[in-house]
Amino acid sequence: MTDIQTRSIGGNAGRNRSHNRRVVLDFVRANEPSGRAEIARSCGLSTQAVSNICEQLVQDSLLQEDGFRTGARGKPVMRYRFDGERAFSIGLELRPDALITAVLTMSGDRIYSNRTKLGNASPGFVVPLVKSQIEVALDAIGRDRSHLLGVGIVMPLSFGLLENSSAGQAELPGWENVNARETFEAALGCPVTIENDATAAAISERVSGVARGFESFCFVYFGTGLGLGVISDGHAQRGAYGNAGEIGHIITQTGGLACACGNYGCLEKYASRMSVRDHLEKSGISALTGFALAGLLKERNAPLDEWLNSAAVNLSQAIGILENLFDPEAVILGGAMPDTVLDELIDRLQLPVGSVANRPDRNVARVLRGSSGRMTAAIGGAAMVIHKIVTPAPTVYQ
Amino acid sequence: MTDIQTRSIGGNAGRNRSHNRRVVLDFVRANEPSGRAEIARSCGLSTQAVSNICEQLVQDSLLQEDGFRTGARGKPVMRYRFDGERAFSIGLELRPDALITAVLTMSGDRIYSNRTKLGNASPGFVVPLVKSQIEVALDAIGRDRSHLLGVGIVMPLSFGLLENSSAGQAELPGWENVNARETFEAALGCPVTIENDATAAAISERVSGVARGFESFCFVYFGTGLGLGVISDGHAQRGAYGNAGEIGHIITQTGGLACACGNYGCLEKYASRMSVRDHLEKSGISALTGFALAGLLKERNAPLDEWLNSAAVNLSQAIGILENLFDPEAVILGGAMPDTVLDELIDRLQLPVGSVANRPDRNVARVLRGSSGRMTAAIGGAAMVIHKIVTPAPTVYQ
DNA sequence: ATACTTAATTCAAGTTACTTGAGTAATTCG
DNA sequence: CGAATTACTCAAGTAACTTGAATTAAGTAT
Repeated sequence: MTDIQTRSIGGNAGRNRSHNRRVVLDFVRANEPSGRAEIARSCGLSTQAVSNICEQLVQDSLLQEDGFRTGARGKPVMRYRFDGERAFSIGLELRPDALITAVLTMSGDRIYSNRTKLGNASPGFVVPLVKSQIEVALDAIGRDRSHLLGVGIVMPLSFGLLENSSAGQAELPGWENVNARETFEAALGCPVTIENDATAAAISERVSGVARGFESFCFVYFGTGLGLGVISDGHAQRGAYGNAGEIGHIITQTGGLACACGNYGCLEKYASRMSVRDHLEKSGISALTGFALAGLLKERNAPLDEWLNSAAVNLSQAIGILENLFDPEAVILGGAMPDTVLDELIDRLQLPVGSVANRPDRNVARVLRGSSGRMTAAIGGAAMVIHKIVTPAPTVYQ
Repeated sequence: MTDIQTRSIGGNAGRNRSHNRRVVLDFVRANEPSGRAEIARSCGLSTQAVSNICEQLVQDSLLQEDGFRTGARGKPVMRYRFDGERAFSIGLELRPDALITAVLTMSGDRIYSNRTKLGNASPGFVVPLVKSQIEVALDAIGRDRSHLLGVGIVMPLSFGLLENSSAGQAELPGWENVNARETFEAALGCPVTIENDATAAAISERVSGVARGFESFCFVYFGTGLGLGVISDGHAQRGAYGNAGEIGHIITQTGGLACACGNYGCLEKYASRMSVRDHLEKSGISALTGFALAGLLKERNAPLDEWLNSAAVNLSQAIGILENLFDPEAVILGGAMPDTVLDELIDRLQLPVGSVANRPDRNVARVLRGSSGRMTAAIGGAAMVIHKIVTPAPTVYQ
């Protein structure tokens, strides 16, 4: 269940102001430190308007002054930085077997994290647990609760799909007909944002990772399967029914390995945690943890090497598809896979030459490594809250 | 060169006004007839603001009064309707060999079209020709010029790509370093919108075709190659550099036919005007026109039948990818291919079962046929103008 | 019929937040 | 050192919205 899309509403001076605050915040966050004149030029506002907005944002401790910059001609620029130290947000990842909690300051620094095993992921059990975990986190960080900006919850979601469809398997039992946002908001008494892991990770990357300053990019998320988060003009793409980004089941090998979804040659059969586990098990190796995988990579394990090659071939193809369809600033790889493995994968990619991403004027690599590890999704949950506060609506030109 | 949107800009009274006009128009179009008080409640504006906006919209002949409604208590409601008959827009498609002109009323009815052969597509030659073709069209329809809402121009575009990249080939000579919008706006003295054929066709479908009422869908456009237009939450997706939608070069046959882009098995080698032409030529058949193709289909031509089967296989796979990545309300096939051929193609598709589009609650087919024919792109150009006037930016809630 | 209730609309004033243009300040460049 | 350059501020001006009272035209109850 999702929240049905609402139609756009009209603007007035007040709504305009809050839009402009977001525009300015978003710009400063991506381009800090920056001066008012520069902000004004970039945001299409007068310097006077920006001056007023900045003054207010400083008062609200969302921006801070960062001293004068000299060296260029003209009057020295008073530069502003995003002030991310006082306010904070809480992110939780809900998996069938675990609940992970993370707290992030507005600037994206993790100041708390925790992992709790879960025997039961049903709403009746999880909702009170989330509530108590938030209390535990608040106690642990010892911060004023009034500075909590909101809660972001990451959980496997799929909306209205058939039993045997590609995405349906990971769904949490008991949540099929529950509006998760409303349920959590009622229980927690503060704004809640719900998202899937890949989108949350993508947002996290834009809030405080390698995608800072990007407006359009793709994030390929290694979870149990393989997910895709797409940010376009600063906003997450969810599709008509909320199921966008099902990259694991695009076919990269015509007539390849049989997949549970009914097709052959799905990307997920070649590039995912499941696939590396399956491949290693054929050689009698059981590597369930990221730590174990990183170890195997270090000792140049042959089966892992085979997997890496095949994963790289298939990922290259999928990345080519993403580049051609979305024309992103970059494709980011991250999630539940060790950094070293991701780096090795990226190293082995053979990206198509004939892609719209193969531009002569690139200034970032076509593929970047994002943040990874067990906490990625929970951190993403907290990042979603920040994103929501900072990111303005896309502009429609007259 | 186009204007690629990088980030949202701030609002002011004027920008706010034009947003509100769009919000009101969009609402009335979807809920006509409706009164000002109702509009105000739905759009989150005061009745006074709505009154002023409506007055202006009537003046601009975008709304019309539709008499009073009585029967309920209180003062009778003056109801408004969308006025689709008086205002109009002009669309042009610029190809290397032809310039096509079409005029659409706001309600999407074509009231004029024309095709002129082109020996020279350079700016110096084309810009004055466009200007004069518009004059010819205005004379032909005999309408008040003040009701011309804008001009939409469809032309092959690719931004900042390498020579050998997949999309670069179709580019018009002489336009590489020209800002087409600015050039045309300066010459024509009215707002100009520039877009590629696939996106224009997609927008056209939403304004007055099978995608009316859709917020998110994909349009696969048969042009010389194969293009993709993506509408997401009502807005066209263009990617970070404006090159999104390069669907012709996604690989649907691992190790398949060699493509000019350097890869093997690109979709365009199996499903495009080029590919059907190449395939038929192998059997000594030359079918350059849509009419000829439709004829071959009617007489159950064997080589065409072969092509249809192979095109359907590869398109099915590509559509599966679109569904999984974008989760659209539907995928639409259209463009320079006869309706009968498109219908036959759709008939032969074998869509993946394991796709997020395979929902039990679907109320439209997964694949629809859009408008097709020579005029499709020019009509799309005119539709872009309408779309721009009517569709507001999505609202970001606080 | 008459008075009351309801709801849409308008009028006029008030408010917000932006823009504009003149003026000031601080620095580099020649 | 003066000229040029750039950032910023002040004060006035403006567009477009909101507010609250007044007006209008029904329907409804007496």
